[in-house]
Amino acid sequence: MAKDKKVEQITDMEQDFAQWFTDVCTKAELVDYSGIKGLFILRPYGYAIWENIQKELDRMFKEGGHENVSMPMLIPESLLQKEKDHVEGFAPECAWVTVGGSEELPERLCIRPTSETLFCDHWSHIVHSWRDLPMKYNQWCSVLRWEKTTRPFLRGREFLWQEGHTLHETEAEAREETLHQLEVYADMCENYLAMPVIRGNKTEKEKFAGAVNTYTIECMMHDHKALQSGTSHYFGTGFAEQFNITFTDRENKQRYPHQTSWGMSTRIIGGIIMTHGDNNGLVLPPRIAPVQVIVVPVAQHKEGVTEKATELYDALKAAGIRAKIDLSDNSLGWKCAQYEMKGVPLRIEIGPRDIENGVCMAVRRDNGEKISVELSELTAKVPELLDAVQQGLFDKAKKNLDEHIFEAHSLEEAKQLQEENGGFIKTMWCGELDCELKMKEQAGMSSRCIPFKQENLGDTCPICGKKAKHMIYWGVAY
RNA sequence: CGGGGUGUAGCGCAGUUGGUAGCGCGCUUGGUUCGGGACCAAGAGGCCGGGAGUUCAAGUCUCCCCACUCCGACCA
Repeated sequence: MAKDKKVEQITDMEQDFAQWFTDVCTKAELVDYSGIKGLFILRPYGYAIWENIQKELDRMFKEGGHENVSMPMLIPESLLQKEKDHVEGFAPECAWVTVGGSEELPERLCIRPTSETLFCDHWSHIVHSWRDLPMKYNQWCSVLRWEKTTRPFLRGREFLWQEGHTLHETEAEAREETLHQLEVYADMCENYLAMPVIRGNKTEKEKFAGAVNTYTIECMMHDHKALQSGTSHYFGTGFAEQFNITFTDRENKQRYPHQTSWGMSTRIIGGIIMTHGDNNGLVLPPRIAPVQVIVVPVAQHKEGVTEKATELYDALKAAGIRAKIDLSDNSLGWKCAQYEMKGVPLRIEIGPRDIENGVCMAVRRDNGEKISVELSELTAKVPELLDAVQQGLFDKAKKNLDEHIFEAHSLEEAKQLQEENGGFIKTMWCGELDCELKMKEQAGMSSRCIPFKQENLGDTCPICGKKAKHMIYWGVAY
């Protein structure tokens, strides 16, 4: 067995990235397959990651004045069809309920792929005055989309997410909300998940069905493919008009409110895996790790070791750290490998020699560094080390992102850069669909976003030669 | 949805010209170990993915489903 390869069950990512990903998902006990294609079981350890993300996001939403609600899971077909673009976008992947008990239903019911139509229908009942606005709702739920190819976290037919839906008096306020929520997602990714993002606008082709604008944060995975990690949409008054949501404004005029929606899903866990994971398994950012510190006694059969280890564990817990102790009779090697595979950010080892010297060993998951820590300083030192791991992960991911953004001035060059390096290729763009399709067809890349941070790389679109409107990022996406 | 691969114990796999199933790891119990995946012994565990056929007899042959997986297409 190679020195740096301690977990033999996991396929090396260099050998087969897709298999490596699946191995991590199952071996780290995040998911199991159910009997139905594309429906995955989130096991306790995987669900705990989601709960931690959920806890932070929920706090951020509430700080922004949003309230949680619960909408029905079924949408009557007639309701779904009210907004033309929306139904065209989602119809191909809807699953339908046609029978209730033993009775054929008079109208088939769609299992929600997203809940815009339900929120709109509800709001059409309760919104009357400008005093009722804004409506700032959020829902934690699962949705169903009949995808053809499925993978754990990255593309499931059912997945957990949150969907925020808001109504506003003015366009300016709705647009501000849209961008604010994008910023919430960016905050989550960068400061909690240690995943640097690129913020931008989706093209007409890539935007949400029924939206005026779709904003996105794009992350780069270890294999240099892109992952859309959160989206926020401005709808204008399109849905409101179709669903007849009106309010009386301050001048006593009937008006349509401006609407937004935004979502982040368990797909982000796939992003965490593919951003930070290595050949020993999962690596979790400390801020969302279900277990931040694992205490491992060394030679625990020896007098006093178990007691001392338990003492450390209790102290860490009392200090508010998510700690766990492993007193099982598995060997030290087994335990080390096990918690590395599960991505626990920090391991504390304590054995007879350590006790004698009044120290313990702290081992960082991100870089393997071993640090001797005075027992008296443990509860002060551990939070510092966790912060260091968090920062270390972000820096590494940022480096990967920065080093895989390339500039191209022709389609051929863009294609070549993608084939050789992967990553994001930035070019100028005329804004036409034809050029976007051509890039997809000839270079295999879709547009990722028109970044907020624009640069001038030239005056013409390298695909058609016409006048350029924006700088755009291209990439291969999950 | 098209093309390829795979489905036999929890996991990884054998299973010959068709004759009612085996190995390794893991699991259980007991003992010896213990500073990076320990060892010995005794056990438990199977509708061979599902269904239909051919046959005296099917894990093995034929057909149809289903699932997983890879490559495309599709995917707010």
